[in-house]
Amino acid sequence: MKKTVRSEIDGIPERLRSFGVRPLTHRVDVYRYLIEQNNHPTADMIHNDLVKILPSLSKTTVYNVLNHLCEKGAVHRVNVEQHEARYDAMIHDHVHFKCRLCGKVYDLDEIPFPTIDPPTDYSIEIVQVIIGGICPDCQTG
Amino acid sequence: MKKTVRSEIDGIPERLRSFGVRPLTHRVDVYRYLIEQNNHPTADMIHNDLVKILPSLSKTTVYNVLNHLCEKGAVHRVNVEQHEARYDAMIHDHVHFKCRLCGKVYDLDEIPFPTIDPPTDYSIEIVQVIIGGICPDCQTG
DNA sequence: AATTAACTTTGAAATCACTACAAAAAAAAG
DNA sequence: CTTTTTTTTGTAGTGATTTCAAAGTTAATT
Repeated sequence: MKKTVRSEIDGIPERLRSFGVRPLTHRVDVYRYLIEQNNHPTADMIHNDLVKILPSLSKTTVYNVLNHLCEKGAVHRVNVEQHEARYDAMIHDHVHFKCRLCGKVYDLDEIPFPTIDPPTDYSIEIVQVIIGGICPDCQTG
Repeated sequence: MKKTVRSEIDGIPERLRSFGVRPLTHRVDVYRYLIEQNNHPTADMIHNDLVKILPSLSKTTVYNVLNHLCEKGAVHRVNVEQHEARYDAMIHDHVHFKCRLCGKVYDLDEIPFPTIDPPTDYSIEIVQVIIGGICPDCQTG
């Protein structure tokens, strides 16, 4: 009986290949983590969690993989704050909400993404919409 | 004849007071710089320019002043990139455009700011809209 | 004006995210 | 299976921002 590893059944390698990314093990691990957690983690959070399962994983590799995934367009970097980059595997246009109290970043998939029409002599590549405020969990009263 | 200093005629101290900011000299200097340049500078750019006129100005003071102005709402921090914070004294809602080639940040005052309606259990404090792309000056052809 | 209290400024040192680099390891090509 | 290319790793470096404590200013009170 043939041994089946997880990456063969969850389709992650194929998704990476569709972005022109060779599905090496650490790339698959980081990408799967981003998709499953859907948490907009920092590079540090990713490393902290994955190193428990992959003790040899270095932080440099996490940065390398994230930079590669961003270059290939498989992952987006979200600039919700000035010090730390956060990463998002949901690459369709959607509004981000950052809670000032708990710090969590939400995908607001349920509301429409605004249409922005800059003057024609500007050419758009990406549009980021980030709301800052208080999330439902942190409301008082 | 009474000596008149610049800050008495340009109304900067009053504008600062209206935000609950005591108009100390360095605060006035940094705030006036932001308003006059309207350039979305980094803390480093501000210090570099102002230290020519105010040789004793330390970089720490620039950071202190910027943090204070942001806390009081007189100035907004714009997160156009993950490494450096940029500062903007134009605090009305407007779209920002960051050119990938020359790095300049433009205020797109001429286009409408989108209306974003998050689910009612989220409370909005600020909305940032940042477009990435190529500016008119950097277009080829 | 003199005294005291509160706030600011300063510069050096520390912090923290991220990058550069070069050697070791792994994967792909021949 | 050998060679070439690509990845991984750890260490050391970089650069923006913060911390800290001493010195300097400003404001509040006699």
